[in-house]
Amino acid sequence: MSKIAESTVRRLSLYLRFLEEFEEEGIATVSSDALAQRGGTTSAQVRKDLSFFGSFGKRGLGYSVPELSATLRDILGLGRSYRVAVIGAGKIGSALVNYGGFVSRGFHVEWVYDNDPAKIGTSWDGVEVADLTRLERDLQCTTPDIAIVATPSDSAQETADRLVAVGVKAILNFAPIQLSVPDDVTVKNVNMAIELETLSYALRNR
Amino acid sequence: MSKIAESTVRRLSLYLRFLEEFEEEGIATVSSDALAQRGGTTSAQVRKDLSFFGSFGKRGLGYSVPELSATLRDILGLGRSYRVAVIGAGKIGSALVNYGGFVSRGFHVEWVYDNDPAKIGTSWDGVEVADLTRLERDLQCTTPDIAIVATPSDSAQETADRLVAVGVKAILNFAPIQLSVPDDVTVKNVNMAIELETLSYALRNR
DNA sequence: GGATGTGAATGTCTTCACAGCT
DNA sequence: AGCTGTGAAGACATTCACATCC
Repeated sequence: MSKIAESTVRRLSLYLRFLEEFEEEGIATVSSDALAQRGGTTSAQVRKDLSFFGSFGKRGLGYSVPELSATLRDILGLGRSYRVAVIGAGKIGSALVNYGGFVSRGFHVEWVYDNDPAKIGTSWDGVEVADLTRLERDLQCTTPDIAIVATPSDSAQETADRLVAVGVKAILNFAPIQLSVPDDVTVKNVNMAIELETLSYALRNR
Repeated sequence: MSKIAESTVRRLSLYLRFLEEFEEEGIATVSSDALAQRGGTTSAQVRKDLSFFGSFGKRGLGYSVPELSATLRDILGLGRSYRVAVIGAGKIGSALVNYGGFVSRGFHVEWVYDNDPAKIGTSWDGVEVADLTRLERDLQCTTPDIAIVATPSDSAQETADRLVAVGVKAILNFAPIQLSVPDDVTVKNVNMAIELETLSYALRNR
């Protein structure tokens, strides 16, 4: 399978969200144009995005909503469940975990770490916060599928190193720094500062 | 000035962060190559990004750290202060406001709204939470520069409509839906569900 | 010597437009 | 007739490579 653009994958994720809404509303089929309008793109873009993975529509008709959403879930790897570790028991991680669709998409927080004694031992969204020093001991054997780095910037790289050392292959990084990791580890950055600054840029002449 | 790619603006925002770190460390000049390595890109990319706005370096030497960071702050519109309204007094907005560099970059939360009686009247990061029904009355005259939509998905579009009606021109949207707004209003989406799903996609064959 | 700034070449993504099914 | 699927064209972004200047 040839390499798929990140932008395509992001749009598939959007389409899936819309399809699930259509599903709730009991709509049976949908055209590329309907999906496009909902997602602020074009029908050609929708069809092209899907065409990288196969042909799922019926000409003259459109796409079956339940079929296409199942297909997208499959493509995006949402058919399984993921064991997630959160490093940093603060508001950012908490906001993420409480985000709609986190649990329903198969993401399960099984470990939460912090180095603040005031937080260790407390319950954080139903999981007990463990001392960060326990990380290696806990995760060496049962490695999480995904780790969420929600520590201050200073300790984010060190945290990433420790996660990589125990075998973590996917990191969602909330710290506003660029993590350096081996090639076989995937990092996604959520950098709210950048979003704000692109907004600021958009406003610069008003 | 010709249109600048969003990807370029995002990188400038990254470079600025690095420059500020170099500044703290007392480093006086920096090469495009040093910036590139720090940001996971190439020196040609750095130079090209900057060249859209002017020539700020000295051949054979590199860029003056304080000069270039001042220039980038200027380009990104960070020389002024922004009045921010947050709609939805939950964890997401709170995480954002507590994010490093929010206040120091000139973003000031002056209004916080929610429709939950339990939250109205309480203090949220130093600002009193107001009843959402007051939105029009408060913001009609003194319009915020930026509004942050951190409501549940169901009410996000309605919230956006009300913000647009009082004249808001920039929205940072945390709800996982696509807001529809007039062309002169800028919307940036922070959709954590998408980040998770691109991670899931990256993991699909393991 | 060393690093910038930039046209030209390359690569990637999006849009067009239409043949081909239903 | 209606809508998909897809090569080809076009637009856009990145990388190359080198003249230019400190």
